[in-house]
Amino acid sequence: MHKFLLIDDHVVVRSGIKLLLSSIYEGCEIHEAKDGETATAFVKENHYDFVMLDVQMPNTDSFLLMEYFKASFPLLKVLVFSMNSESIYALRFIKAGAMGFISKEAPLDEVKKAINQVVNGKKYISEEMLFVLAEGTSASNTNQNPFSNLSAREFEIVSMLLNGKTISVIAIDLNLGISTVGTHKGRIFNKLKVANLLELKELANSYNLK
Amino acid sequence: MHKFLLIDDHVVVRSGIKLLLSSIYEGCEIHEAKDGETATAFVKENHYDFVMLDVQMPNTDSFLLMEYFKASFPLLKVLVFSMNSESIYALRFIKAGAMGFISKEAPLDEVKKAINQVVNGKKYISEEMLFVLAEGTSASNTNQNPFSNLSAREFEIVSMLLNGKTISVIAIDLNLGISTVGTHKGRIFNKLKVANLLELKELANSYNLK
DNA sequence: GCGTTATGTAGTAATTATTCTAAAACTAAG
DNA sequence: CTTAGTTTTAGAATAATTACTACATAACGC
Repeated sequence: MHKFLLIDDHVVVRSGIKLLLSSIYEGCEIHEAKDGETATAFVKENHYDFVMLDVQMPNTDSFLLMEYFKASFPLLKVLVFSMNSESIYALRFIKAGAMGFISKEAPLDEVKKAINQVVNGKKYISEEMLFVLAEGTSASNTNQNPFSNLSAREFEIVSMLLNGKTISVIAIDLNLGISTVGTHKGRIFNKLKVANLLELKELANSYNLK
Repeated sequence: MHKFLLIDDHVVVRSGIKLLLSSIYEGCEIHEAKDGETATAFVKENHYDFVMLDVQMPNTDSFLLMEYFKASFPLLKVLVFSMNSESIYALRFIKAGAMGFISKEAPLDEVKKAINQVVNGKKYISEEMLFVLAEGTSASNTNQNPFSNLSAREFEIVSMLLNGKTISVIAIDLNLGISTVGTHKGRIFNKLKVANLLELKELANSYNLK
């Protein structure tokens, strides 16, 4: 009989997944954890077919939890479940050893597919995800951290942008023309595939960049 | 027989609530809408015991939807459902005519209680909510949260800014002049004493605001 | 080495954002 | 019902940013 663990702080989300799992695996046993602490306690005491892990939980660093799972229970299969389809996170989790990454916005079929794959020991990566991965790993660029593809100047400017400086201020600070800084900024946004400052900030945060 | 409408973009959340509703009201009819457009179409064609509305949805301004409901279907009962327990939203939705406001983090009992109340035509407001309300109306504004000093419009615009929308996009979305939105933005920054978007985002994060 | 691609630099034009001012519209108090 | 304050709305002027182009170097692959 199958045995699963759901880690999510929202009751309704857990109920929803529970319903879904029950419909696929009749009579399966499902445990629920509302935070990392509860989750680790469960994992120590049980053997699960797989664990479904929500990215965003208060009082819990889900990435740390992921790393802990991999370190302590290398065979444990983890399917990561995210509120925001943001693929920024996905890459990190996959690299940290997750078996799959799926967005809560994904259609039901896709969620089912992901669950099936993971239960059968296969990795699951969505179409979009594959696309992003392909772009990221293509050619010489095997770089984990997108920020390391930036040139020195670009990196310098990124830090200043993250500190809230505007391009005109940066231009003065660095003794450059405004349009020069603008060009750099544009190229940075292209390289990092972000559309605005907030996305840049988020990306930076997810890589622990100040 | 009872008839409900769920408005939420996440399949699993809808499934969860559906499960919950079915368990309370056996044989009830439940419709699902993944965005505001679908929702309005449903509401025009059906009479619901109540509508469950998620606060955060892409491509949908749930507050606007709430106001539309109140304007076009004043008798429609709406229970607002939020990912973040932040009560800032709650107040606004209640004022806009929602029958209740509940967090997705709330224990199952509470969710059930809220649903029951609303189905029976009573308002539902949680304990914490009451507390906040009391503070908000008491004497001189002893308000803890700087965001609650914002006007309705300002708040609306803050949310959009936090979602990475630019002034001109917001202007189009809300059918306003660019300078109007600019004025609002300036006043928001003044009220919240922030100098740029990143600071705004940080402040918002520190108050657990989306 | 030689072609190709990445980097650092800007000018100019077009687009966007901000500020200042101020008029309606609305709200609450008296 | 009037008045004072607040909120919502923009026009016009100004300022800042972005997009496009361009060119000189530097680095890289073969």
